[in-house]
Amino acid sequence: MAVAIADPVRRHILTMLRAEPLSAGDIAQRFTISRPAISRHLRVLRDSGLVRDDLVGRRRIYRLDPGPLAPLLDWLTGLTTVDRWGRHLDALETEVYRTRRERRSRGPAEHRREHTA
Amino acid sequence: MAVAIADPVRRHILTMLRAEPLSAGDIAQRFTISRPAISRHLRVLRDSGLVRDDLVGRRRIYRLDPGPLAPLLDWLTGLTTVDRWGRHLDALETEVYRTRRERRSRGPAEHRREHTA
DNA sequence: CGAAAGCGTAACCTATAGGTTACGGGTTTG
DNA sequence: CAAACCCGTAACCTATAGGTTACGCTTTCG
Repeated sequence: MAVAIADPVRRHILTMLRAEPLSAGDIAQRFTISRPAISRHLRVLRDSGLVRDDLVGRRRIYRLDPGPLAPLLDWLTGLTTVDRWGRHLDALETEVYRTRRERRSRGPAEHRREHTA
Repeated sequence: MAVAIADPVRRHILTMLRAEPLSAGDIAQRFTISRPAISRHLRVLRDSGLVRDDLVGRRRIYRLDPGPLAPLLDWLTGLTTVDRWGRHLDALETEVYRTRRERRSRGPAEHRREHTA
């Protein structure tokens, strides 16, 4: 998912589709890169579910589907949300002044959460 | 910016740093890939401004800085926001039934390259 | 019905992202 | 003060992302 957004061309396509549905050709016309390149960008967007397509005659109309963005958006807001209980500062001190031996004694771990005091 | 989030390892690092600041070594310990690999991921995060570092003795403590995420978050919410004026459906019809000649008469656009973020 | 439009796919090329090992420079420790 | 730590960087290798041209299929038009 996130990789689909990583490319500037794809981000631009999504922005365009937010305003109105567009055919593959219409989209390609607005870029300088070749049409097959756009076609493959559209495929990435299709595979990631960010875009749906309807075949109308010999044209293929693309429209935006922002649904799959929800998890990413949640994660981002989670990151942006400030931690109000001051765990950050406490953790900073413990982290800074902890010695190597102390750290080693706990061994490598998955997501350990013990600094929540 | 968006490219910094595209990698799962970096996303995981950011998630870890949301809970508490961590030294480079601590971070590396939680992954199976080599420490230099983590070091370069941290560099990408540093260069994108998502992470700040304080040198404490021979250790380098990393902490999260979600500030640079704001533009991306805005863009994403913009995409997710529903267009209430029904422009979508109207646009769909015009798009579907418009002929090639009509489209051509508008000429190619110079939209390109605004999302270089 | 043959020609042209619209669009996806295949084959190919190049840049780069991400991994590894080897190394060096500042800092702490015994 | 020498040895061990912590951590970044350099050099190198490989997979893949993203671009191009060539091609084929389906649909429309004269």
